[in-house]
Amino acid sequence: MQDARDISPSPPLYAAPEPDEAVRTRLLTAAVRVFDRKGYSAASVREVAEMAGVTKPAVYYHFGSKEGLLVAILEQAKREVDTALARAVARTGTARGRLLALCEDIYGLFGENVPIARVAHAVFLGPPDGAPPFDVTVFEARFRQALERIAEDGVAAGEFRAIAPGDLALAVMGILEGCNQRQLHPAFEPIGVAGLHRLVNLLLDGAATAPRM
Amino acid sequence: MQDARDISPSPPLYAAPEPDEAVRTRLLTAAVRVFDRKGYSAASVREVAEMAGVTKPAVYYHFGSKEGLLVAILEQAKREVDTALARAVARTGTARGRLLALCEDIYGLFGENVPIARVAHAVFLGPPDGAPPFDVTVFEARFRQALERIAEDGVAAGEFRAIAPGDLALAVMGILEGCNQRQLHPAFEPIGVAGLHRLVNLLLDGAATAPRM
DNA sequence: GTCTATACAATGATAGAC
DNA sequence: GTCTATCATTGTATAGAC
Repeated sequence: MQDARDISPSPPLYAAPEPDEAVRTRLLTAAVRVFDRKGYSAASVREVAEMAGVTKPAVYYHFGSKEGLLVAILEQAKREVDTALARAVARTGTARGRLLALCEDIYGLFGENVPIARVAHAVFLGPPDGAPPFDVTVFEARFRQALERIAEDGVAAGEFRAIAPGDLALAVMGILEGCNQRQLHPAFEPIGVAGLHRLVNLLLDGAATAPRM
Repeated sequence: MQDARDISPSPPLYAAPEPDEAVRTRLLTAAVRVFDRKGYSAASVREVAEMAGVTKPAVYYHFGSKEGLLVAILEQAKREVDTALARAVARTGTARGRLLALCEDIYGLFGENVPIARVAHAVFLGPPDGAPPFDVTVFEARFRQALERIAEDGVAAGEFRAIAPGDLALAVMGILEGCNQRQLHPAFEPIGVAGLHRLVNLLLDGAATAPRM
């Protein structure tokens, strides 16, 4: 914060003077709200502009097109997920603890950014034709890698049975995705962090009394 | 088939003469294809009509509106899920076997109706504003009820530990949902029935070597 | 950088002939 | 029941003033 003084002794001449971020930011938050409520293709640029307090041409000046607005939202979401994953992978402790912490991080990230998460979700599961030039599978791939890594560590340490790490990763992802859908969809009541913990622990400890039947 | 002779001695007078189902059916399958590819709101009635080999007014004659087309699709899907669930609940055997069979049924139903499943999915997770007058939560509610029932039976029979049946139901739903998303999304390769079995068994048997740490 | 004004295509839906 | 023709509306995007 106190680092935000206006310095940098020799700013490169080719660097354009900081454009006014106020309008850009207002447009982005407005776009998230409208895309979330109406859906991307049903949303209109006019409504986004009005909610941001500007007019339509401002949108095209800053983002080029309606699609550019969506891509900007997704890139911002990708940055946040990336930092959360990087922090989670570097964690130490038992495999169970790291698994729980990672799930909790992602769950919390979704919970704190419900509208953005819903928009990203809709694009991810949305129709292939209207899909923006943005690889939505990066979220899944990186999250799965992080989980597999932890699962491998757990197996190597003898904390987990000799299971396939990929299977455990998929199962955890399914459980977390279910919890996330329940905090994203207004018709459900959220499971909460405590519930998420119970479900992941259930997966780790098993439900059956005998290993097989 | 051979029962399709034109009889019924005293047809009620108020029953309208069977309308030609051919156009209705063609319109429905065309609508599923277009809604799936473009998304509901981006799809146009004209494209649906052209693909069905009729013109726009035919759509409005048979379904009243674009939304009526979507509702008809969802109602058809609901009927199929209902019959699959009814058949699954009536099954006998071990709780593990019934759980696996139910998951396999739903997974197979999704796999055999990928376009319809994608459309229903998109509506379910879609924007609240454009939502059709159709309660999409019935799918989730009935499926969860069926799972909880089996979980309770398993606990009562001593086959499962004294876990909360609701927790097991949620965990199974998450895992199945993950598998379904992987067979619905074109960017993934399907897990397959064998993979689904592995994941559910992993949940039942647990991943950890020691019950807690 | 942000506005007013507008071009231009496409949409959902309907009227009325047959 | 299905068509042709059409309406009113809304959409994205742009040109040019300031």
